[in-house]
Amino acid sequence: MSPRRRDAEGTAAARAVRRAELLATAAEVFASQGYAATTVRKVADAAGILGGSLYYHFDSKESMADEILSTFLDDMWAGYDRVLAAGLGARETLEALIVESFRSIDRHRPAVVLYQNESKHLATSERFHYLLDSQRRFEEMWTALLARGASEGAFRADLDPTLIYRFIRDTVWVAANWYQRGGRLSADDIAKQYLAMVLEGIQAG
Amino acid sequence: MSPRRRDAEGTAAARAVRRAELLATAAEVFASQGYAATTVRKVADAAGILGGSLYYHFDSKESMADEILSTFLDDMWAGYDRVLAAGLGARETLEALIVESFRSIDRHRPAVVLYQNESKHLATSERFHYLLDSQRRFEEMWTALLARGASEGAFRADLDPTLIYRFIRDTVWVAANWYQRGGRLSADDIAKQYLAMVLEGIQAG
Amino acid sequence: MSPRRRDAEGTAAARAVRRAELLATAAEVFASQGYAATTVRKVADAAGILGGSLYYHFDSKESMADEILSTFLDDMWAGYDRVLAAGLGARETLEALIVESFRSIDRHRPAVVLYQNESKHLATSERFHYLLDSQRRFEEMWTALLARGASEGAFRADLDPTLIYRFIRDTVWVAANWYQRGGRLSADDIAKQYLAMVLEGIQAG
Amino acid sequence: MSPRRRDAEGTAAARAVRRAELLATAAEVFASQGYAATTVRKVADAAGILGGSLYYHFDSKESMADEILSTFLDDMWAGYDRVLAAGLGARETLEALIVESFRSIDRHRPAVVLYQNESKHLATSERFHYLLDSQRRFEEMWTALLARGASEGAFRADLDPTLIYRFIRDTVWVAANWYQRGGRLSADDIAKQYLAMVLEGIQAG
DNA sequence: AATGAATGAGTTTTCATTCAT
DNA sequence: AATGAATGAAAACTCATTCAT
Repeated sequence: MSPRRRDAEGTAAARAVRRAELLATAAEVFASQGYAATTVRKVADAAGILGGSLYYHFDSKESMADEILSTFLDDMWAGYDRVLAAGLGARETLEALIVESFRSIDRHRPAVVLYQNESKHLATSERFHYLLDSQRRFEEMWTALLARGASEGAFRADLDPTLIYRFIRDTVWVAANWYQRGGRLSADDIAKQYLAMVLEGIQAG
Repeated sequence: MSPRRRDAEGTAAARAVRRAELLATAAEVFASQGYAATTVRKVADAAGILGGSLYYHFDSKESMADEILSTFLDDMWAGYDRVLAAGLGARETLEALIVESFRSIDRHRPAVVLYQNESKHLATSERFHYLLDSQRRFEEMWTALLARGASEGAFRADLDPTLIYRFIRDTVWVAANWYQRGGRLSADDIAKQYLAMVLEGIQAG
Repeated sequence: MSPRRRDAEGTAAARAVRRAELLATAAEVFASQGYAATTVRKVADAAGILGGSLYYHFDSKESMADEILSTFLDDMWAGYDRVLAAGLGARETLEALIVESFRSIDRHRPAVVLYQNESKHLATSERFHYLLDSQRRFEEMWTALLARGASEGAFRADLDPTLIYRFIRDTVWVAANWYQRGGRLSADDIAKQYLAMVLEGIQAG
Repeated sequence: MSPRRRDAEGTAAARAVRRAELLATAAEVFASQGYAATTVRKVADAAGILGGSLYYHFDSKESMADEILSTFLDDMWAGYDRVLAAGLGARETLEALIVESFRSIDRHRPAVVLYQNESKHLATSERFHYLLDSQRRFEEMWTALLARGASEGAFRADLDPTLIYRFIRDTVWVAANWYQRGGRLSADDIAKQYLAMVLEGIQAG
């Protein structure tokens, strides 16, 4: 590797690192205060720079949200796709998807909160249409899985499938609002208990 | 009753009716767009009047949110209090509370959404401290009930109680985001199915 | 006419009057300082209101320029079209067009200056494409007229037609930079002298 | 000459060359987009460097405009002064000045455009007062010449002298907006035709 | 009850300029 | 000579709120 090559990579990498830092800060602030209620100045304050300086790195407040959300979704779907490609049974797939979801929350907590709270609102703009696409694909994935599980006899067939879908979806993702990395329970611990509740219920056996 | 008296009551009543209408509109808009992202003008547009005209009825945007939320919470707690006063067993109480919750969603859907999405943010202001009080009381009510149910042998004891609490809380209230009055399933239908999932799980027996 | 009808017309008219006032002020400031160098605040100051208040009447600084320019162009073309419809000879048409042009300058001086100085720049945006259309039509009108005049023997044929076109065009419109309504010479006086220069030259006979 | 000396001269010369290159680029961009609407970044982009890098060569955006304009004016006046020193008759002087003007446009097209469009605005700052001085001297030169020509019987006496002055001034300089070096007509060709129009008019003899 | 014009504080964004490297 | 990250002041624009009518 020539020194010139190394330099170029060095600065490109440094820039990417800085962007990632700033996005992490922005995501944190967006998640805790709400996207609309967060001023660019608050993000900058949290990053220790001035408001205008953010515009050296990003085009707009919106483009920060965009990058935060698309990065999260790409990573989430990569995880889901690995699970789906494994060719497991319905119940094992469900378990793996839920574990994967909690791991996504672990890695992208503020982005998940942002997604939960703002995607309906953001998706009205053309730029964020991929949020709707993701939602649609998500619903298809789950309804197909639940239908397969019901027909295979893995899941109860006496419940409304749409209701089950929403139940699982909400249950999992809302957890991003209170999950804390490094807390008492790890993401995998929580996944395990959620699975127990969802599969077996809370009623004493 | 003198005509003068009747008139006064008539206008006072008419005023109250108009306020309620406007609050219902405002709640709808706040719920669908988010409180911070909703301008007073959007609310007024939805009500068919001009922005400034809302100030004849309300002091401020905040006071609209205040009235929407406190009305909802008062009504919700009235329902809960009736249940708690009935002296039922743990499991029956849980069932009644969940039914009651879905009925609250049925009556106050936009207010519930507003509460879900904005209470953390709003509660930073003195005026909305009652939101925190309500939350605290809510958590106490549920943890007490779950503890009682576990000790009575009604609920499983192998799960983390905090987790169960959050699971139920989130599961129920997030439904306000998709619930539609007059839809395929009534609030009581949904409550019944949610109870089945929460108590028995989705796994085939 | 019902009172209701009169009211509605009254307020709509009042609004139109106010808009026109503000646009006249804005045009004056844009013309004297340049569009890009003019801040919205300067326009507002000149109108005796605050910066933000302009946004009650107009969407943006750009939309003010838009309305100023399109109003001017519509009026200018109405005048030209009347001339063209009269079916005069080439020389009489030229005279009438030049008189009409100076009258346009008289009625819309700041708009003409704005057009002269900023249209090249503004026309890069989709919204101002009509400026290019107008320019194109203007050029076609003049080159057709000059060609007709040359073939009819009214105008010299030994000069480059494009050059003559530009000569006349620039000569006329640049006058907006120094013309003053109510000054020593009226618009028609200036037109007469310009015509003398353009047609006969400044050389002593 | 010592090598050290040669180096110093070499770098000084190289620096001057680079400055000239950058000024030419800046003038081009200022002319095409307008001074106020041109960001330093756009100039830098056009030069293939970053915005901040321009400040190694120039103090400020203003000082670029300053250098562009004063270089042009110095050169223009050197040409005019040569003509005036030649002691020609009024008509020959007019011809020579117009030829000289088109040669100035040929050599400094973007600077001329900048001068035309921005000098009124720039001249409000102390630093650019020389623009006003130049204008004043320009007007004096021309009005004196036109008066001399009228009294000598070279130019018509029935036209308003101020009007003639403005007519010639505008006519010539506005051509910088469309003139292209290396186009169909050379600067001298254009000068010749302009002279024909100005002196003899466009009317068929 | 509601209008319509305005206020004024605050928000997002822009941009000339600086400076350590 | 130039880069790249920042500054800081000012710009365009937004919006809750006021108030005379």
